[in-house]
Order: sequence, then structure tokens, then C-alpha cells
Amino acid sequence: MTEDVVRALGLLCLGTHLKRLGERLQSETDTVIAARGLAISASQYPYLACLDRLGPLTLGELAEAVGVSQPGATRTVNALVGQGVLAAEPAPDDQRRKIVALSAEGRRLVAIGRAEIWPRIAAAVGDLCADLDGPILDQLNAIEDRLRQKPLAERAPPPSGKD
Amino acid sequence: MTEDVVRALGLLCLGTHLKRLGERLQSETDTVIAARGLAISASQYPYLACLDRLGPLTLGELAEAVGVSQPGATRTVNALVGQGVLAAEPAPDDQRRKIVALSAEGRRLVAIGRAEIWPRIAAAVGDLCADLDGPILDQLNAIEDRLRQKPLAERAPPPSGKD
DNA sequence: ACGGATTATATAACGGATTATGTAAACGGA
DNA sequence: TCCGTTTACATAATCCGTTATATAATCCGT
Repeated sequence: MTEDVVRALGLLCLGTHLKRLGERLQSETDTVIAARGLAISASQYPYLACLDRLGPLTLGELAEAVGVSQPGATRTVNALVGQGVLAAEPAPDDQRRKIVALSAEGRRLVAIGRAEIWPRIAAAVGDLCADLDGPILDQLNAIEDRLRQKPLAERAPPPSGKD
Repeated sequence: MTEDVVRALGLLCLGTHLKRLGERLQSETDTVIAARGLAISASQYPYLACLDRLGPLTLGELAEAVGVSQPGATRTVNALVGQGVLAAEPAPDDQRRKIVALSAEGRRLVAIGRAEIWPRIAAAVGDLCADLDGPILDQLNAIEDRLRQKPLAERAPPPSGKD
């Protein structure tokens, strides 16, 4: 079995193709994160990064900034609150709103991420995509082929013992 | 709220970004399909196309050709069998295997797709991606911006009344 | 001041991906 | 021939996205 049908169908299945690669990349990113012993998944990171960048937000603002639906954000925020990574408080001026912020544990995780993990992931993904050009379908194909050849974890620079 | 955090984080959230756009594209493709009154979703189409191209396959072969996990394929195949679109029979030479093929209804849907839908979707997606070049992140951003500006359904050529 | 319209989030339902595991069938070496 | 190993698919569990709806809070025109 050698035919990859989604690839053969080209633009017709672009959505499916994007999703497929996205799932794959998130999964491989999770592998790099888990190797450091952290329990944050690739899909949760944008929430932490967002609150780190923008400070406390309402749930709706967070959903918008991350680019997901409100119920999706509600669920992820609830999970992260349960993990002690985020804190959610009622807004002082509007009882409908909930203000979400990084907890102390969340700030600790962000600090570790900044120092040890996110640069490695960015470098690995950068290596994965290096020098790619041309139509998006070709790039998706190339990235998939490169991943098959060498997983993301092997592309990440080794954790630096120093500095 | 103007900042799109996933976009701002660049390569670090490439997986999330790919998934986001893939979800969006599939959703907009579903809109075009539904306008024709068909009940096949964008994510199901690769299964039909695969069986149309390659003929009857075992469930495992189908999963591999579409690029999904076996349980994922099992579920989608079961749903499509339930819709009468696919037919699944035990293999004659191996009781563990199940052979999946298009049903008569499935072939009818494929014929309609070929004649009326898939060319329109491919054209719409082609229009969406036209002339894009450069790093994949830039292309993702551009596609998202273009979709926001003009949905896929408005990019598809009108259904041809004649030929 | 009142109340219909709007807003913010929670919840329900559904779709769809994965890994892990279970069960049965098939394989192949001793 | 026997049986440990492998294979194919079903099932379970988990995660995560969406739309629709419910509920409560807030807004603002009358």
C-alpha cells in the first residue's frame, strides 16, 4: 500500500491534509514536552502563552485570542484550573464574566517553558520547515516526509546542561 | 481584542495553527457540500474517493491510505455503512479481515461529486490559495485572512445548469 | 422603573482524532 | 501437530474541536 489518497487528491482535501499534519505535529510536540516531565499538552500551551503575554483575560477574550470557540475555551480553562495551572475568578464589575489568569504554578511552567522547552520546539519545527517554499500542498507533503524520516524530538537541540 | 496569539507564536504553535485552519476549511467545505443537499462530510470524502480509486480494500488498508488510525477508520466506515454509502463484507480468505467497498448509493454519490461538487471545491480552494508562496506560516496566515474576507462558498464557481 | 434585547459563560450533543487493550484468527517454528 | 507469536479489527478511554441551547447578568429604550 503506497498510495496516500489525501495527498493524491490535492486541493480537494486540503482541510483534511492540514488537520492530519496538525495532529501529527501536536503529538510529536507533546513527546518533546513530556520528555521534560511536564503535563502541559501542545494544545494547551497557547492558553498559557496568551495569558502570559496579555495578562488576565475574560474567558471570551481568551477564546478569541487563541482562536477557538467559547465552549472549547471553557473546557480547556476548566481543565487547566483543575491542574492548578490557571486561576479563574468572577469579574469585579460583571457577574457574568470570569477572569482567567496564570496561577503561581502556571507562571512556573511558563518560566520552564521559556527556558528549556519552547526554544527547543521552535528550533525543531524550524528545522523541519527549513528552506521550504512553493505551494502549500507541496510544503505539507515535504513536512510529512521529513517527519517520517526524522521525528521532531530528534530535531530539537539537546537540553542545555549549561546556560 | 486584536491579537491572534497562535499566529504571533509562529513556529511554536504550527501544529495548532494547521489544525485550526484545517477545521475551518473542512467546515466551509461542508457548507458547499450541504448546499447541494448531500449528507457526506468533508472528512468522509477521502474514504469514498479512496475506494473509488483503488477498489475494495480491507479496513486496515483503507485506514492507511486515508492516513488515519485503524479505530478512526473503523468508526467512519461503520457510520458510512450505516448511511448505506459503503458496504463491508468479511474477507473470503481471512476471517479477521473486513473488505470495504462503495455501495450502489456510494457510487451514486461519487458520480454526483465528480460531476457537480468536487470540481467546485477544488476550484474554490485553488482560488483561496492562488499565487501564495513563501514560508508555510505566511501561507496559513494569508489563507485565514482570505477566508475571513470571502468564504469558500463564495469562491466556488456557481453550479452549472448546463454541462 | 420596567422589560425586551443583548451579552457571558455553562452545558449538551455531536463529530473526529489518537493510544491502549481485548478478542479472534492466522502464521510458523519446534 | 501444537502453541507461542503476530495480525486484523472492535472496543474503551481520552482529548479536543464545533454548534445549539440554557441560564443569569447586564444594557438601554420606552
